Amino acid sequence: MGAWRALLAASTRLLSRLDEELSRAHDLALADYEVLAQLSEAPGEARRMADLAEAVMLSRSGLTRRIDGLVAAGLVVRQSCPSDGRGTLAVLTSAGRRALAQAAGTHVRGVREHFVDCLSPDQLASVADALGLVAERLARGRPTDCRAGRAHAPGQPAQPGGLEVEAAVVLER
Amino acid sequence: MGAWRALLAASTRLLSRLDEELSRAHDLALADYEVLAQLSEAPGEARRMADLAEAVMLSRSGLTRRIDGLVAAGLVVRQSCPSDGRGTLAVLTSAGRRALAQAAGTHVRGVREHFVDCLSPDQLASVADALGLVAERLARGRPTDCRAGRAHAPGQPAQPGGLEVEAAVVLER
DNA sequence: GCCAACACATTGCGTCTGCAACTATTCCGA
DNA sequence: TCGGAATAGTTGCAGACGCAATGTGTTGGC
Repeated sequence: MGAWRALLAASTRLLSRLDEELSRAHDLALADYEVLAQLSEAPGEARRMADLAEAVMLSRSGLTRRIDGLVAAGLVVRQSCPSDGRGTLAVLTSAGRRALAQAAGTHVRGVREHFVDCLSPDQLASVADALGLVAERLARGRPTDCRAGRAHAPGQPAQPGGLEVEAAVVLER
Repeated sequence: MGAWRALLAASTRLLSRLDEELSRAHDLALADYEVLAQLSEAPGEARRMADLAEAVMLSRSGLTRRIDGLVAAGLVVRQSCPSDGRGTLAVLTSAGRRALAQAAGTHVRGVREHFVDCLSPDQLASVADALGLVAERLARGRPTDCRAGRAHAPGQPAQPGGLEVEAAVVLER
């Protein structure tokens, strides 16, 4: 349970810090950066909207609006998909490539400073392995309708540690 | 850099999954749960707004509105702070305690299922250590005005791996 | 070939969040 | 003791996001 709290705290704070640094230095949101980075790694620097949404972990509507912004900024263009008339491709422009190249320095430096440099190489590898596993399992596991929610016996009135840790103890095998 | 992506993916997916399960089973947002859990662990089941905001990683205005919701739901009451007329205490009600007790089962089970059970005890401990360190460093490090952003030399036109990884290589010592 | 089921992307709407501005209260130096 | 600076919490406003509904295009059974 402590590990979960550490994960929550580290990711939340890291996210807001990196976003702040990137926004301040290059007027580019971290989410925009992620989109540009995904495009730059794709063959032809182009990806289908749905693929891209999955890759950057946004809903389709969320990606639509984010691409709107990048198109307005001239960093991306939309292009209808040749092989499927329903599809739309998001394609990196040369301005987008330049913007990413500039921002990448700040971003990579931030990740190194606030994350990588705090850890030993062993720790880093272990974290990458472990969280990669967790992420993959969650990506596969489809939204089960999992509507559980059994209540548990009353227990002590309150106070001795908080109800969450109490519940954790109860569930402890 | 892979570790950072794994962290991002794992935290994002874990967050949305746990929130969905909790909302579905108990009609309670994960953020609300975090607030209730913090209160239940506090002496007197009460905390100052600013403290609580820091603990649950929300802005003060964000917490104000979230407490508004919890007060409307009868799970929390506001109480003016006896020792400081400016302050406000958020205090758990008995209904809040009950709601937390019910939700805790679902939440703890979800954390175990989607996170803890994917990992060996060693991995879990290592992740907790490492991310605890990262989170603590970020919590201390005040918002440095860190307005860096040096551009780097052009390099190859594009394509060979994406611009982000290219930048990572450039910064590699 | 044709129509129904399906898939892709977008838009309307509601919710959540943070920043900046504001009010109320406390603290501290003259 | 008094007045300005700092702090606590709330509110106006704008931006980001997801869900559900919509329009458009595709595919498979007949």
